[in-house]
Amino acid sequence: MPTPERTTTEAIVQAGSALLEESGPAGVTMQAVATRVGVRAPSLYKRVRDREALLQAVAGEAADALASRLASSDDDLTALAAVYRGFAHDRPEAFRLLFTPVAPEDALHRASAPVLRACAALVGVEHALDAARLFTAWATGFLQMELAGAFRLGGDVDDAFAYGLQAIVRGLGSGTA
Amino acid sequence: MPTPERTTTEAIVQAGSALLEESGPAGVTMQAVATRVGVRAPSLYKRVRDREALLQAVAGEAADALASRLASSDDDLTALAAVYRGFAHDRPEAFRLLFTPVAPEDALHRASAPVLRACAALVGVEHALDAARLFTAWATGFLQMELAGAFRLGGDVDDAFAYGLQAIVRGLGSGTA
DNA sequence: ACCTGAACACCGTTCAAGT
DNA sequence: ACCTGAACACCGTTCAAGT
Repeated sequence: MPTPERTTTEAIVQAGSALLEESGPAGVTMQAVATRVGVRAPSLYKRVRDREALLQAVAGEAADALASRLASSDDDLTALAAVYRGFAHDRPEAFRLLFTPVAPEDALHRASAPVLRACAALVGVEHALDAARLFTAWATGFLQMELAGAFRLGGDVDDAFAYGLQAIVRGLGSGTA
Repeated sequence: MPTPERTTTEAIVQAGSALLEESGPAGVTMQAVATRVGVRAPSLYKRVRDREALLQAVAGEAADALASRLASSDDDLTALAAVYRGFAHDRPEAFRLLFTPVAPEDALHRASAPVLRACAALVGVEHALDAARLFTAWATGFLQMELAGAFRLGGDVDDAFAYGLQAIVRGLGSGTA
Protein backbone atom coordinates (compact mmCIF):
# COMPACT_ATOMS: atom_id res chain seq x y z
CA MET A 1 0.00 0.00 0.00
CA PRO A 2 1.47 3.36 -1.04
CA THR A 3 2.51 5.71 1.70
CA PRO A 4 2.09 9.48 1.33
CA GLU A 5 5.37 11.35 0.88
CA ARG A 6 6.36 12.99 4.11
CA THR A 7 8.96 15.37 2.69
CA THR A 8 10.41 16.67 -0.59
CA THR A 9 13.85 17.14 -2.09
CA GLU A 10 13.30 20.88 -1.95
CA ALA A 11 12.55 20.79 1.77
CA ILE A 12 15.66 18.68 2.33
CA VAL A 13 17.90 21.11 0.43
CA GLN A 14 16.37 24.03 2.26
CA ALA A 15 16.96 22.35 5.61
CA GLY A 16 20.54 21.72 4.55
CA SER A 17 21.02 25.38 3.67
CA ALA A 18 19.61 26.52 6.99
CA LEU A 19 21.77 24.11 8.97
CA LEU A 20 24.80 25.16 6.96
CA GLU A 21 24.43 28.80 7.98
CA GLU A 22 23.56 27.91 11.57
CA SER A 23 26.30 25.39 12.29
CA GLY A 24 28.68 25.27 9.36
CA PRO A 25 29.32 22.32 7.07
CA ALA A 26 29.92 19.94 9.98
CA GLY A 27 26.43 20.74 11.24
CA VAL A 28 24.86 19.42 8.07
CA THR A 29 24.49 15.84 9.23
CA MET A 30 21.97 13.49 7.70
CA GLN A 31 20.35 13.13 11.09
CA ALA A 32 20.02 16.88 11.66
CA VAL A 33 18.57 17.39 8.19
CA ALA A 34 16.16 14.50 8.68
CA THR A 35 14.97 15.80 12.04
CA ARG A 36 14.40 19.23 10.53
CA VAL A 37 12.16 17.89 7.78
CA GLY A 38 10.36 15.52 10.18
CA VAL A 39 11.69 12.20 8.99
CA ARG A 40 14.35 9.62 9.94
CA ALA A 41 17.82 9.74 8.43
CA PRO A 42 17.46 6.64 6.21
CA SER A 43 14.48 8.20 4.46
CA LEU A 44 16.67 10.93 3.01
CA TYR A 45 18.29 8.37 0.75
CA LYS A 46 15.05 8.12 -1.22
CA ARG A 47 15.62 11.68 -2.52
CA VAL A 48 19.36 12.21 -2.25
CA ARG A 49 22.16 9.85 -3.29
CA ASP A 50 24.35 10.62 -0.26
CA ARG A 51 25.56 13.46 1.92
CA GLU A 52 27.87 14.80 -0.76
CA ALA A 53 25.04 15.01 -3.27
CA LEU A 54 23.01 16.89 -0.67
CA LEU A 55 25.81 19.43 -0.19
CA GLN A 56 26.10 19.73 -3.96
CA ALA A 57 22.42 20.53 -4.16
CA VAL A 58 22.82 23.15 -1.42
CA ALA A 59 25.72 24.67 -3.36
CA GLY A 60 23.66 24.62 -6.55
CA GLU A 61 20.78 26.43 -4.90
CA ALA A 62 23.21 29.03 -3.56
CA ALA A 63 24.70 29.51 -7.02
CA ASP A 64 21.23 30.09 -8.43
CA ALA A 65 20.42 32.59 -5.71
CA LEU A 66 23.65 34.46 -6.37
CA ALA A 67 23.07 34.40 -10.14
CA SER A 68 19.60 35.79 -9.67
CA ARG A 69 20.84 38.65 -7.50
CA LEU A 70 23.58 39.52 -9.97
CA ALA A 71 21.19 39.34 -12.91
CA SER A 72 18.95 42.01 -11.40
CA SER A 73 21.85 44.36 -10.69
CA ASP A 74 23.19 47.10 -12.92
CA ASP A 75 25.76 45.83 -15.39
CA ASP A 76 28.75 47.71 -14.04
CA LEU A 77 31.52 46.37 -11.89
CA THR A 78 30.88 48.64 -8.93
CA ALA A 79 27.25 47.58 -8.64
CA LEU A 80 28.10 43.91 -9.24
CA ALA A 81 30.83 44.02 -6.60
CA ALA A 82 28.38 45.40 -4.06
CA VAL A 83 25.82 42.71 -4.85
CA TYR A 84 28.46 39.97 -4.69
CA ARG A 85 29.64 41.25 -1.32
CA GLY A 86 26.08 41.49 -0.06
CA PHE A 87 25.49 37.85 -0.87
CA ALA A 88 28.69 36.82 0.91
CA HIS A 89 27.60 38.74 4.00
CA ASP A 90 24.07 37.36 3.96
CA ARG A 91 25.04 33.72 3.43
CA PRO A 92 28.69 33.40 4.40
CA GLU A 93 28.72 29.62 4.70
CA ALA A 94 26.98 29.11 1.36
CA PHE A 95 29.41 31.57 -0.21
CA ARG A 96 32.34 29.59 1.15
CA LEU A 97 30.80 26.35 -0.03
CA LEU A 98 30.74 27.68 -3.59
CA PHE A 99 34.53 27.58 -3.72
CA THR A 100 34.89 24.11 -2.34
CA PRO A 101 35.45 20.91 -4.33
CA VAL A 102 31.90 19.88 -3.41
CA ALA A 103 30.40 22.71 -5.48
CA PRO A 104 29.15 21.84 -8.95
CA GLU A 105 31.88 22.75 -11.43
CA ASP A 106 29.74 25.29 -13.20
CA ALA A 107 28.49 26.98 -10.05
CA LEU A 108 30.43 30.17 -10.70
CA HIS A 109 29.83 29.94 -14.41
CA ARG A 110 26.09 30.26 -13.97
CA ALA A 111 26.51 33.61 -12.25
CA SER A 112 29.09 35.07 -14.58
CA ALA A 113 27.04 36.46 -17.48
CA PRO A 114 26.46 39.93 -15.96
CA VAL A 115 30.13 40.22 -15.03
CA LEU A 116 31.14 39.32 -18.57
CA ARG A 117 28.81 41.97 -19.97
CA ALA A 118 30.18 44.65 -17.66
CA CYS A 119 33.74 43.69 -18.57
CA ALA A 120 33.02 43.69 -22.29
CA ALA A 121 31.75 47.23 -21.98
CA LEU A 122 34.95 48.22 -20.18
CA VAL A 123 37.68 46.45 -22.16
CA GLY A 124 35.97 45.10 -25.27
CA VAL A 125 34.74 41.62 -25.99
CA GLU A 126 38.22 40.37 -26.84
CA HIS A 127 39.52 40.69 -23.30
CA ALA A 128 36.20 40.39 -21.49
CA LEU A 129 36.94 36.86 -20.26
CA ASP A 130 40.36 37.74 -18.83
CA ALA A 131 38.93 40.85 -17.24
CA ALA A 132 36.02 38.95 -15.72
CA ARG A 133 38.43 36.46 -14.25
CA LEU A 134 40.49 39.26 -12.75
CA PHE A 135 37.43 40.86 -11.20
CA THR A 136 35.94 37.61 -9.96
CA ALA A 137 39.22 36.38 -8.53
CA TRP A 138 39.79 39.62 -6.65
CA ALA A 139 36.26 39.84 -5.30
CA THR A 140 36.22 36.19 -4.28
CA GLY A 141 39.61 36.34 -2.59
CA PHE A 142 38.76 39.59 -0.83
CA LEU A 143 35.48 38.27 0.51
CA GLN A 144 36.95 35.01 1.69
CA MET A 145 39.65 36.92 3.51
CA GLU A 146 37.07 39.25 4.98
CA LEU A 147 34.88 36.36 6.11
CA ALA A 148 37.91 34.60 7.59
CA GLY A 149 38.68 37.71 9.62
CA ALA A 150 42.01 38.27 7.85
CA PHE A 151 41.42 42.03 7.94
CA ARG A 152 41.19 42.35 11.68
CA LEU A 153 44.47 44.23 11.89
CA GLY A 154 44.36 47.82 10.74
CA GLY A 155 42.50 49.78 8.14
CA ASP A 156 38.86 50.01 7.22
CA VAL A 157 37.54 47.01 5.31
CA ASP A 158 35.02 49.04 3.30
CA ASP A 159 37.80 51.40 2.25
CA ALA A 160 40.04 48.52 1.24
CA PHE A 161 37.22 47.09 -0.88
CA ALA A 162 36.61 50.42 -2.61
CA TYR A 163 40.34 50.97 -3.11
CA GLY A 164 40.75 47.56 -4.74
CA LEU A 165 37.73 47.99 -6.96
CA GLN A 166 38.94 51.39 -8.16
CA ALA A 167 42.44 50.12 -8.90
CA ILE A 168 41.03 47.22 -10.91
CA VAL A 169 38.69 49.40 -12.93
CA ARG A 170 41.60 51.79 -13.53
CA GLY A 171 43.92 48.98 -14.55
CA LEU A 172 41.35 47.50 -16.90
CA GLY A 173 40.39 50.84 -18.39
CA SER A 174 44.00 51.76 -19.22
CA GLY A 175 44.76 48.40 -20.86
CA THR A 176 47.04 48.54 -23.92
CA ALA A 177 46.23 45.40 -25.89
CA MET B 1 59.17 3.02 34.56
CA PRO B 2 59.55 5.61 31.77
CA THR B 3 58.91 4.49 28.22
CA PRO B 4 60.98 5.89 25.33
CA GLU B 5 59.06 8.26 23.08
CA ARG B 6 58.01 6.50 19.91
CA THR B 7 57.17 9.61 17.89
CA THR B 8 57.34 13.41 17.94
CA THR B 9 54.97 16.29 17.31
CA GLU B 10 57.01 17.17 14.25
CA ALA B 11 56.61 13.69 12.79
CA ILE B 12 52.88 13.84 13.46
CA VAL B 13 52.47 17.20 11.72
CA GLN B 14 54.55 15.99 8.80
CA ALA B 15 52.43 12.84 8.51
CA GLY B 16 49.34 15.05 8.57
CA SER B 17 50.72 17.22 5.77
CA ALA B 18 51.53 14.20 3.62
CA LEU B 19 48.11 12.64 4.15
CA LEU B 20 46.47 15.98 3.40
CA GLU B 21 48.07 16.17 -0.04
CA GLU B 22 47.47 12.50 -0.74
CA SER B 23 43.84 12.21 0.30
CA GLY B 24 42.52 15.66 1.13
CA PRO B 25 41.32 16.87 4.54
CA ALA B 26 39.02 13.87 5.02
CA GLY B 27 42.05 11.61 4.69
CA VAL B 28 43.69 13.18 7.72
CA THR B 29 42.16 10.85 10.29
CA MET B 30 43.77 10.27 13.64
CA GLN B 31 44.11 6.60 12.79
CA ALA B 32 45.83 7.24 9.45
CA VAL B 33 48.22 9.71 11.05
CA ALA B 34 48.94 7.32 13.90
CA THR B 35 49.62 4.41 11.54
CA ARG B 36 51.98 6.58 9.52
CA VAL B 37 54.08 7.50 12.53
CA GLY B 38 53.99 3.94 13.89
CA VAL B 39 51.74 4.40 16.89
CA ARG B 40 48.10 3.88 17.89
CA ALA B 41 45.56 6.67 17.59
CA PRO B 42 45.14 7.36 21.30
CA SER B 43 48.87 8.07 21.62
CA LEU B 44 48.53 11.14 19.41
CA TYR B 45 46.64 12.88 22.20
CA LYS B 46 49.87 13.07 24.19
CA ARG B 47 51.25 15.61 21.64
CA VAL B 48 48.14 17.14 20.08
CA ARG B 49 45.01 18.40 21.78
CA ASP B 50 42.64 17.02 19.16
CA ARG B 51 42.22 16.65 15.41
CA GLU B 52 41.50 20.34 14.92
CA ALA B 53 44.72 21.30 16.67
CA LEU B 54 46.57 18.88 14.41
CA LEU B 55 45.10 20.52 11.31
CA GLN B 56 45.98 23.91 12.74
CA ALA B 57 49.57 22.78 13.13
CA VAL B 58 49.59 21.52 9.55
CA ALA B 59 48.26 24.88 8.40
CA GLY B 60 50.88 26.67 10.48
CA GLU B 61 53.69 24.66 8.95
CA ALA B 62 52.32 25.43 5.48
CA ALA B 63 52.17 29.14 6.30
CA ASP B 64 55.80 29.05 7.41
CA ALA B 65 56.84 27.24 4.24
CA LEU B 66 55.02 29.80 2.11
CA ALA B 67 56.50 32.68 4.09
CA SER B 68 59.97 31.29 3.63
CA ARG B 69 59.54 30.94 -0.12
CA LEU B 70 58.20 34.47 -0.44
CA ALA B 71 60.98 35.86 1.74
CA SER B 72 63.64 34.52 -0.61
CA SER B 73 61.95 35.95 -3.70
CA ASP B 74 62.57 39.32 -5.32
CA ASP B 75 60.48 42.08 -3.79
CA ASP B 76 58.34 42.81 -6.81
CA LEU B 77 54.77 41.74 -7.43
CA THR B 78 55.51 39.73 -10.56
CA ALA B 79 58.10 37.59 -8.83
CA LEU B 80 55.98 37.24 -5.71
CA ALA B 81 52.95 36.21 -7.75
CA ALA B 82 54.97 33.48 -9.46
CA VAL B 83 56.25 32.17 -6.12
CA TYR B 84 52.76 32.25 -4.62
CA ARG B 85 51.38 30.35 -7.59
CA GLY B 86 54.20 27.83 -7.42
CA PHE B 87 53.39 27.07 -3.82
CA ALA B 88 49.70 26.59 -4.63
CA HIS B 89 50.62 24.17 -7.41
CA ASP B 90 53.10 22.23 -5.27
CA ARG B 91 50.86 21.90 -2.24
CA PRO B 92 47.30 22.52 -3.38
CA GLU B 93 45.59 21.02 -0.35
CA ALA B 94 47.78 22.92 2.10
CA PHE B 95 47.14 26.09 0.11
CA ARG B 96 43.40 25.54 0.36
CA LEU B 97 43.68 24.80 4.06
CA LEU B 98 45.25 28.22 4.61
CA PHE B 99 41.96 29.91 3.73
CA THR B 100 39.80 27.76 5.91
CA PRO B 101 38.52 28.59 9.39
CA VAL B 102 40.90 25.97 10.80
CA ALA B 103 43.95 28.00 9.77
CA PRO B 104 45.61 30.09 12.49
CA GLU B 105 44.31 33.65 12.13
CA ASP B 106 47.74 35.07 11.42
CA ALA B 107 48.67 32.47 8.81
CA LEU B 108 48.49 34.91 5.94
CA HIS B 109 49.92 37.67 8.04
CA ARG B 110 53.17 35.82 8.54
CA ALA B 111 53.79 35.67 4.81
CA SER B 112 52.79 39.22 3.99
CA ALA B 113 55.95 41.23 4.73
CA PRO B 114 57.51 40.86 1.26
CA VAL B 115 54.21 41.74 -0.41
CA LEU B 116 53.89 44.83 1.74
CA ARG B 117 57.44 45.91 0.79
CA ALA B 118 56.76 45.44 -2.91
CA CYS B 119 53.53 47.40 -2.64
CA ALA B 120 55.15 50.21 -0.68
CA ALA B 121 57.68 50.60 -3.50
CA LEU B 122 54.85 50.79 -6.01
CA VAL B 123 52.26 53.03 -4.34
CA GLY B 124 54.01 54.47 -1.28
CA VAL B 125 53.75 53.38 2.32
CA GLU B 126 50.47 55.17 2.83
CA HIS B 127 48.53 52.85 0.53
CA ALA B 128 50.78 49.82 0.84
CA LEU B 129 48.31 47.92 3.02
CA ASP B 130 45.34 48.47 0.71
CA ALA B 131 47.47 47.56 -2.30
CA ALA B 132 48.77 44.42 -0.62
CA ARG B 133 45.21 43.39 0.15
CA LEU B 134 44.23 43.93 -3.47
CA PHE B 135 47.15 41.86 -4.73
CA THR B 136 46.71 39.08 -2.17
CA ALA B 137 42.98 38.87 -2.68
CA TRP B 138 43.35 38.61 -6.45
CA ALA B 139 46.13 36.04 -6.32
CA THR B 140 44.34 33.95 -3.71
CA GLY B 141 41.04 34.02 -5.54
CA PHE B 142 42.66 33.27 -8.86
CA LEU B 143 44.58 30.30 -7.51
CA GLN B 144 41.60 28.85 -5.71
CA MET B 145 39.59 29.11 -8.88
CA GLU B 146 42.42 27.54 -10.85
CA LEU B 147 42.77 24.69 -8.35
CA ALA B 148 39.02 24.15 -8.37
CA GLY B 149 39.11 23.80 -12.15
CA ALA B 150 36.96 26.88 -12.68
CA PHE B 151 39.04 27.84 -15.73
CA ARG B 152 38.34 24.72 -17.70
CA LEU B 153 36.27 26.58 -20.27
CA GLY B 154 38.22 28.68 -22.70
CA GLY B 155 41.38 30.70 -22.68
CA ASP B 156 44.87 29.99 -21.44
CA VAL B 157 45.24 30.06 -17.67
CA ASP B 158 48.80 31.35 -17.74
CA ASP B 159 47.72 34.18 -19.99
CA ALA B 160 44.81 35.04 -17.70
CA PHE B 161 47.20 35.15 -14.74
CA ALA B 162 49.63 37.44 -16.56
CA TYR B 163 46.77 39.64 -17.77
CA GLY B 164 45.40 40.06 -14.27
CA LEU B 165 48.79 40.78 -12.78
CA GLN B 166 49.52 43.43 -15.41
CA ALA B 167 46.17 45.11 -14.94
CA ILE B 168 46.67 45.24 -11.18
CA VAL B 169 50.16 46.68 -11.42
CA ARG B 170 48.84 49.22 -13.94
CA GLY B 171 45.91 50.13 -11.72
CA LEU B 172 48.12 50.50 -8.67
CA GLY B 173 50.81 52.47 -10.53
CA SER B 174 48.32 55.01 -11.87
CA GLY B 175 46.65 55.63 -8.52
CA THR B 176 45.52 59.18 -7.81
CA ALA B 177 45.54 59.52 -4.05
C1' DA C 1 56.22 8.59 31.41
C1' DC C 2 54.47 7.05 27.45
C1' DC C 3 51.62 3.56 25.04
C1' DT C 4 47.59 0.65 24.28
C1' DG C 5 43.04 -2.05 24.17
C1' DA C 6 38.61 -1.38 25.27
C1' DA C 7 34.86 1.40 25.41
C1' DC C 8 31.62 5.24 24.22
C1' DA C 9 29.27 8.60 21.41
C1' DC C 10 28.40 9.88 16.92
C1' DC C 11 27.97 9.64 11.97
C1' DG C 12 26.95 7.77 7.07
C1' DT C 13 24.81 4.14 4.89
C1' DT C 14 22.30 -0.32 3.90
C1' DC C 15 18.44 -3.28 4.15
C1' DA C 16 14.83 -6.25 5.63
C1' DA C 17 10.53 -5.54 7.59
C1' DG C 18 6.60 -2.74 8.27
C1' DT C 19 2.38 -0.07 6.54
C1' DA D 1 5.74 3.21 -2.51
C1' DC D 2 7.65 5.29 1.10
C1' DC D 3 9.27 4.96 5.92
C1' DT D 4 11.72 2.94 9.81
C1' DG D 5 14.51 0.21 13.36
C1' DA D 6 18.34 -2.37 13.48
C1' DA D 7 22.75 -3.15 12.11
C1' DC D 8 27.50 -2.24 10.30
C1' DA D 9 31.70 0.25 9.39
C1' DC D 10 34.21 4.08 10.66
C1' DC D 11 35.81 7.98 13.29
C1' DG D 12 37.21 11.06 17.43
C1' DT D 13 38.12 10.78 22.08
C1' DT D 14 38.68 9.04 26.98
C1' DC D 15 40.67 6.22 30.38
C1' DA D 16 42.15 2.45 33.13
C1' DA D 17 45.66 -0.79 32.76
C1' DG D 18 50.05 -2.12 31.14
C1' DT D 19 55.32 -1.54 30.82
